[in-house]
Amino acid sequence: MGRLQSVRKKGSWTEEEDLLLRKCIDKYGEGKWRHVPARAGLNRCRKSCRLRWLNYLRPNIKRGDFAVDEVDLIIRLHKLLGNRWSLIAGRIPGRTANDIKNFWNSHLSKKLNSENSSTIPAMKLPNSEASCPSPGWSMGPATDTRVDVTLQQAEEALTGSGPTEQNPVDEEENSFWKSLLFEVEEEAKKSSRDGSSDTALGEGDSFVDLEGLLSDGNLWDMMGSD
DNA sequence: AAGACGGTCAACCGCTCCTTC
DNA sequence: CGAAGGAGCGGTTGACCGTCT
Repeated sequence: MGRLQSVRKKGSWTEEEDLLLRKCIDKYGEGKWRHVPARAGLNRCRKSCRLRWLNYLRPNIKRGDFAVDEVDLIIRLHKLLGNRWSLIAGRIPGRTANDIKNFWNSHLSKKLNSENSSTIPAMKLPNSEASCPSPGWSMGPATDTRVDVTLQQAEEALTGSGPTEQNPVDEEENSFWKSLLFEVEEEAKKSSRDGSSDTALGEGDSFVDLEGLLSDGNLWDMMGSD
């Protein structure tokens, strides 16, 4: 049914295609991905164009190895957010969700998995399905790091009322986590207002041991790094 | 030297969420 | 308010490359 005409190119991008896409974005700006293939003169689907731009062509993309502090951040953020790569990427300048996901899958998940069983205490799962109402969270792996800490409790931990003296967190880092928590909480509030959402972290939802996260100085021990 | 194997990474696919009408 | 279309996300796949046997 005229299928041949609409067949889209797949596979690796050529330099020429990159150039066309870049020119198009320069001219029309990001967004409206539906129009991008036609505007750029590319025989690619909008998803492919978007992905290529976001992951490789966008300015300020960092390539190459992850720095020590980036890895540290990724581990902590993953502990906090789970597999929400786009949120994690949003906190790490120059890195894309795809990059981080790949890095996690190929480097960190294995290391952490092998170390977790011996060094990380078993995480406490919510008491019932009711305390974890959103399928979005159940999407996470069986090793999901959710525990019984509410957002409010998490905030207490962040504001210093929690027992974090074991490994105090400095001001700068603290404010980083605060702002992150704020974003997550805003999202949760918005979702709970709507009544239901896959990714809702409703009040009372339990998902992460923030105290542990903040005081976790053993990440690199865990990683077995040197 | 060559084949097997494992790791990495770019890209695709399918699903869900969001926005518009 | 519901339906349809668009946009974004995470999981998965497959090709490529380096290392091992």
